[in-house]
Amino acid sequence: MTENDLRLKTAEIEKISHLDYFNIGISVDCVIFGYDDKDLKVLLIKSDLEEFEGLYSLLGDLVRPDEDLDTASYRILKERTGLDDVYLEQVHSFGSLDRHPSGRVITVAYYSLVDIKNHRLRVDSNELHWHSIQTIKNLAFDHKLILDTCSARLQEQVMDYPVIFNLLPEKFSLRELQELYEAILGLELDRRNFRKKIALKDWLIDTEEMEENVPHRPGKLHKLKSEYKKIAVSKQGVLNPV
Amino acid sequence: MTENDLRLKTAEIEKISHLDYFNIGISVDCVIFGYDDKDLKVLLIKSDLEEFEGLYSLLGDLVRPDEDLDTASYRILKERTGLDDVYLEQVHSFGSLDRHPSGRVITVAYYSLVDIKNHRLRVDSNELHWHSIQTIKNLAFDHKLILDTCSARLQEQVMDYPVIFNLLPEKFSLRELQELYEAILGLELDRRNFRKKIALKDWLIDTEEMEENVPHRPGKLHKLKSEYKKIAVSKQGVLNPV
DNA sequence: GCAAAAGTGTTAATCTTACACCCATGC
DNA sequence: GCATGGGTGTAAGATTAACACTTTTGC
Repeated sequence: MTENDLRLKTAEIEKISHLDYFNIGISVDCVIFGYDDKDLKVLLIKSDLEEFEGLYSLLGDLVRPDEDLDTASYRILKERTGLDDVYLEQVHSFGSLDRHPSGRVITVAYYSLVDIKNHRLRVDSNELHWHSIQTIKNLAFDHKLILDTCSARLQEQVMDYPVIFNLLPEKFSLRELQELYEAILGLELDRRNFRKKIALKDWLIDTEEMEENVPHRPGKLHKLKSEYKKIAVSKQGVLNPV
Repeated sequence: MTENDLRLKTAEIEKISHLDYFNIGISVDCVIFGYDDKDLKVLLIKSDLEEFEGLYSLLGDLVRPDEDLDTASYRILKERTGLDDVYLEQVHSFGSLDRHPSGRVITVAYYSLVDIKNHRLRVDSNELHWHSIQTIKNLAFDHKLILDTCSARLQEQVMDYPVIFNLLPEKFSLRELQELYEAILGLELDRRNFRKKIALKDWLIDTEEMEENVPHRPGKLHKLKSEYKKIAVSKQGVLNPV
C-alpha cells in the first residue's frame, strides 16, 4: 500500500474511531538512495494515479495508528527492499494543502541509504526501478521537492558523519569510496587530500584483503569500524556525533 | 486552542468529513526562543492536562484542515505573541504512539526567534511565561525532547546563518551580540576573534549611533543588513545560504 | 581616579589546497 | 610494454586560536 492508495482496512478504522475528529492523513515517504555505476540513484515506483500519469513517485504509505514515524518508514523499506538493517533518517515534513490530489495528506520525508548490490535486495519485481538522480526532472506529488531536500541533507552530512558506507558493500577500496563522495557532492576530489582526510577521521579498518577482478593494480579493501555501523535514526536515539 | 485541547469546531469537522479514514491528529509545536538578561529563554504555558499537573508545555495547536504546516505555526505565534514578522523554521516531527495522553497526535516542531523586548509582545496575560533554558528539567508531553532538539538545531545554525539577530532589538552593540552567541553556544568567546569573525561575515551595518545609559564607555550600535532580514522559513522558500 | 567595557594586531598553530612521481597489476 | 589506477609527501596559503594594552565613559 502506498501513499497513492488511501484506503485503510476496516479493522484499522474501527480501532481508531474514537479519534474521528482527526481528519488529516499522515504518510511517510522514503527517499531510498543507492549507488551503482558511479552514479547516485533513487528508488522510484510508477505512480498509479491518473493525475500523475507517466510520472514516478517515491515509496511511501500512510502511517498506521499503531506505529510511530520511524517504524512506518522502516516498514516501507522492509516491504519494498527486503532490507531491515538500513540507515534511515527523518529529514522534513511537507504539508501543502494541495500536495495530494485525493485529499489532505501531510507527509514526513525520510532518506535511506542501501547497498544496491546487496543480494537480499529484490527490486526487479513490481514496478520499482533505480533512477539516476541527475536525470530526474519531475515526479508525482511534491516528490521532486522532497527528493531535492533529502539530497541536500545527504550532501550536508556526508563529510561530517560516516553515513555513506551504507551505500557500499562491506568491503570497498578507497577509490570506490572517493568516487561515491564525488557522485554525492558533484565535484572532483584530489586523491591524496581525500585519503588524508579519510585517514584523519579514523572511520576505517584496513582489511588485509585486496580488490579482485579489476583491470589495473588492485587496491586494499577497507571496512567501516563496527562502532560506526547502523547509526541510530530517531531523536530518541539521536545521530551519533563523530 | 492548544495541543492540550483536542476539540475541533463542528463546522471544521463537517468540512473534512469526506476524509474520515484519516484518524491521526497532527499538531505543530513552537519552541519560541527569546533572549533577555544574558540568558536564552523559551516561552511556555502551564499545561492544563491532569496528567501533566504542574508541568509546562510548548505552545502548539492542531493543524487545521485548511492551513499548511508553516501557516499553522505562524498562526500560533501570532495568536500567542502578537508578532507576525518573526523567524520560524521547521525542525523535526515527533510521532511516538504514547506522546499524547488523549490519543494519537503527531507533531511538527518549529523553532522561532523573537525579541522579548519588542513592545508589541503581549505575554504577561494568559499563563505564558519566559523560562530560562538552563533551568528547564521536565516538560509536559515529549516537549523536553522537542526543546532539546530545537536548541541543538539553533546551535548548529548560529555560526553559519544570520538568524539570531531576530532575538535582538534592531540596533545592538557588538558586546550584546557576543553575549548572545555565548548564551546560545554555552561557551566564552574571545572578543577580538569574535569581532574579526563577525566583520568577515559582512552581515552588519555600523549605524552612526552609540549605546546610551550604559555604566561604561558606550559601544557603537550595529544593525543587520536588510538583505539578511526575515529569512524564509519553508522548503518552498528555502533557508538562504550565506 | 576608579571601574567597566570599547576598541584594536600580531604571532603561532592548524587545516586546506595544489601538485608529480614511481609502482603493481591486467591485458 | 602499455594502460590504468594505487600509493605516497611537501610547500604555500588560509583559517583559527591565543594573547594585552590604551581609550572612553559613568560614577
